[in-house]
Amino acid sequence: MKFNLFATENGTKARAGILSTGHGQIETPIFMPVGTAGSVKGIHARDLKDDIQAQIILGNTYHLYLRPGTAVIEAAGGLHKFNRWDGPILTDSGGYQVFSLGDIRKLSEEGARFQSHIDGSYHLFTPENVIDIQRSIGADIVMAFDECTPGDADFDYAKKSLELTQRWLDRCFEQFERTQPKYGYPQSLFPIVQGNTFPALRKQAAIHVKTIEADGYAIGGLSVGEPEKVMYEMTEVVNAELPENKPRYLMGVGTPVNILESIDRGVDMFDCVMPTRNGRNGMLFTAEGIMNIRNKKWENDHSPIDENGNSFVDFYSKAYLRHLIISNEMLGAQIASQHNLAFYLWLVKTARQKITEGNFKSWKNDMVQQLNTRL
RNA sequence: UCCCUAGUAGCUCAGUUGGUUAGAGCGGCGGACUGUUAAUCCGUAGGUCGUAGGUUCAAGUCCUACCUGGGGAG
Repeated sequence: MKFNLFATENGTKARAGILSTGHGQIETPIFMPVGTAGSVKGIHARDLKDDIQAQIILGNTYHLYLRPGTAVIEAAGGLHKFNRWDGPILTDSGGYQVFSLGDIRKLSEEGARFQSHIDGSYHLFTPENVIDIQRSIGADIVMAFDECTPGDADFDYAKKSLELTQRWLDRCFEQFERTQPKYGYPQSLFPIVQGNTFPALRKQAAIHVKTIEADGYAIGGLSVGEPEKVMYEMTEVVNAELPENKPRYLMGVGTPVNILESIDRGVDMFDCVMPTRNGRNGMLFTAEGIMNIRNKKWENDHSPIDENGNSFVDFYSKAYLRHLIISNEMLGAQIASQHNLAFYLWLVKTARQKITEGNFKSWKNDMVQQLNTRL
């Protein structure tokens, strides 16, 4: 996997580049729509590509392993064949699920024992079998198995957890080296930097992941309850250590403002459920600000959802979308998700342009003001 | 005309042998959501308990009359 940086800008760490995968190129900075169970909820692959202009989407090891299971995905010929998305795919390892499953999992040196949220059955994830599962799913980028600690963890816990994540990373990489891709195109393994909210741990973690020659590096364990300011600080600490010539992926982030601020700090890749989940729940992101389409003020507003939007769904009216969302019509969730994703992709596309032109910083400062507006 | 039955929040209904400031679901209004256990979750505003009397320390609850809906008899 090749990563070519072609633009940086003075006064900011923002950079623009191109990442090449077995399923095509990805322009960075990029936002990656989340498709947990193999689908970006409510969105056709065709619309992802042609309308939203997504360049890479996510899948999830935990969810796909539980259902439909690796046997089905292998029989399909991998996830790309299964869900008919022929662009790049990244799979998360399930570390975050083990974290969010809370009381139905138990960690040990070996791995994470957990109960399925679907049927309560018991399973064990180890660094080794998580790599194996991701070989079967066939994502272009696969993630290391880590422990994601809560935002309020204390130093001792964060340190012990980080050390476990580091040992797991080494095991992931060994397993990755021992095995081969199954579908004729290469896969890349991204390590994940943990260390919670402690700069010393973050720095040490970043130095540790560099011992592994990877095609990209991820920052995990952020946007899990800590203040945004802390998230930015941790990003700065980690990016100061990570190699310049490899893509950096800030996992799970975030709001449009979070993304711009993190691009400013040298992050290249993002993913977040926010555009889809919040969209289903009636929140729309636009360049003019945030809108809760359920609010009564939109009841009789028959103007387009977003005058400047670039998805075909933006021609539907606010009043109609409000009606659909309030009526729990599935089309409402689809329109809101599609609008939000198109907006997120527009946002990072414009960021790339601005970086290339050398005026990202001033554009970002203006945008951040606008994006925080409640419409 | 008589008998039975029901009337409690915008809607559909709970409400114990009478016992604190009458509740729920849905709907309304508002909020949350960050590597998806989420078409989810949280908050909030709405009621002279059909009307008028009576019994009682105390009535949505018991008694009487009337009003309205439903059913039955003639």
